Amino acid sequence: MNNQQIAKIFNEIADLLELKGENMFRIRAYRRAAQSIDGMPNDIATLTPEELTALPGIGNDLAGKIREYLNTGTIKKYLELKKEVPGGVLELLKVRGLGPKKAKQFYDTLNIKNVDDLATAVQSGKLKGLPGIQKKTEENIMQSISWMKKGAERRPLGRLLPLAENIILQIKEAAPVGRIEVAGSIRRRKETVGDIDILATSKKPETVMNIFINLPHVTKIVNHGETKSSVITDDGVQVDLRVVDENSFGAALQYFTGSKQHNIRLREIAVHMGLKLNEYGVFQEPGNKRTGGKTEEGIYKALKLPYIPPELREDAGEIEAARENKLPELVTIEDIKGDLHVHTKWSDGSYEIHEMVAAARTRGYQYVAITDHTKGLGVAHGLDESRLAREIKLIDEINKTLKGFKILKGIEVDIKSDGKLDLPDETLAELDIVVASIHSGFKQSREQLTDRLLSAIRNPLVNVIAHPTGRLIGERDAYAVDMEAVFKESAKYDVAMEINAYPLRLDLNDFYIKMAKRFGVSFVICTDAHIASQYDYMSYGVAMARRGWLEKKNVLNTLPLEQLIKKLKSCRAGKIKMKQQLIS
DNA sequence: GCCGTTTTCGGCCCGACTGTTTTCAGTCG
Repeated sequence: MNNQQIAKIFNEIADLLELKGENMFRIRAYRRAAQSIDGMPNDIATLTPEELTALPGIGNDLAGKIREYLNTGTIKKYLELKKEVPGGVLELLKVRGLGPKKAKQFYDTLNIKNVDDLATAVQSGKLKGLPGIQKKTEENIMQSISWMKKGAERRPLGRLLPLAENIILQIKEAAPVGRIEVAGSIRRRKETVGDIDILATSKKPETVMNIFINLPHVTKIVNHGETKSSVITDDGVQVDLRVVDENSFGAALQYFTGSKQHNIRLREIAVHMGLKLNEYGVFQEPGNKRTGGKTEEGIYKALKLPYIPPELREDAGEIEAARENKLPELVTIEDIKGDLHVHTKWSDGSYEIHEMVAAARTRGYQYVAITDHTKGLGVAHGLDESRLAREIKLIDEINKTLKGFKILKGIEVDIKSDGKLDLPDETLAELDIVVASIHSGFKQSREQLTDRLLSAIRNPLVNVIAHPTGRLIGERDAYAVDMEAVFKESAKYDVAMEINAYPLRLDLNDFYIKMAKRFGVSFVICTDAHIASQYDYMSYGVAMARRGWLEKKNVLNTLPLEQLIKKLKSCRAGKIKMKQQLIS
């Protein structure tokens, strides 16, 4: 898709313009356009010229540059800028504490072209004597370079959310705080997180700050002010704590949750209404009379907007939707009636069926689908026809003993490298639900991988495609697949796409969820649990669904048992009918 | 470079903290 490439170029143009010291509003225009394009669920190449300039932040000039890219594969202005500034200089902007002004200064006066040059320059004392540079700045630069080399990359939400909750607990126990909550991208439930933002109320902010910077596991204090401090933990995660007055908590939570772009839009709206919005509240100009700030809802109300849930706050159309009262009613964890992708000891899970069932019942579920692997996955001790028959028999027996709960007989059938399924249709027909997925041949061509998924989707017995893109956050990229083709076919054949809630997968992610939703695809949210406690990953899957603007009606496992079974059956019947029509 | 229920020109979000400065620029979120 072209969107990401164009967004990347626009962001780089913005960086280059910053280094040149150009007008900051022009720079912001490029960044805003980049974000607008990056968040779009459909290919920008499909838009008409009118639709293009209707996008927020895209005017005639940038629309022209987009068309130029689509026609020629590049943008002349971008190439010219790149000629003026060596590539490594952009890298300097990634050093924390180093912005465009200093980077430009170093390049202009010392010909520093990359991070290695910079380190050498500091070590050989070349920075001394430059205006505004003293010992402390040199130390900070060296420190930042070493953090950078260690790789302070974004980490999975599933790692940092528990860490954030733990830190909050520690602060609560030791410091005089009232309310305390996680904010930032964790509260927006982004799939990866850069740092941890925490907001608290207190009458003694200095005391709270002192306790915070002295918590165990703090290895470096980045900032230490009266109401705001930042530290780095021993595993390299930055944690920011901000303390505000009780009356400003809502405004501060809104501000601190972001996204930055969402907040900028809100402040623009405020300005147009003759108001001022900051982290302390909404103020009426002139006179600076406070008209809100205690609650987040109050902030949005003051701007004449309905409350916008944190997961939507990306300036990706939510503000426009809010103004037209068209915000989706997002699916919640309480809507989930069961898990449809669960493993047991019969393949690579660690628990017996009855144990997984008991754990599902404590979560208030009405059903769970046992979906062990098939024989193709030798490492997972996958099931062949005879072992599957025995598992089915056992499930039937257990089901007879259950009241108000049902185990669905399922399978996670392997889509083999030639696109065939790992078990014959007559075996799959014995099951209530068939989940199909790819576990091998990731390096095949885009055409081959796409064809494999398409042929699985067309199989009359397949209900769900699990972890459709195969990505593992920080470990493995999504495999090369034409996802548009996959979604179109899924919508046509009524096959659900899984939102796999396993923290390293979160696959589909929010971007693909929005795209699939546009094609009319239905979804299931499943944990892929291999042990009972992993049922709790469901909240991450629901978070992705919410970020993808999904409502209850888009998600099949929000249906009560009877309706779900009916739906699974009608999906198969529909496909069989389609196949017969094709033959005749 | 974008944009308009004040505007087709003249605006464009707001504040904390740091390091260098005697009052502020740079950076960050």
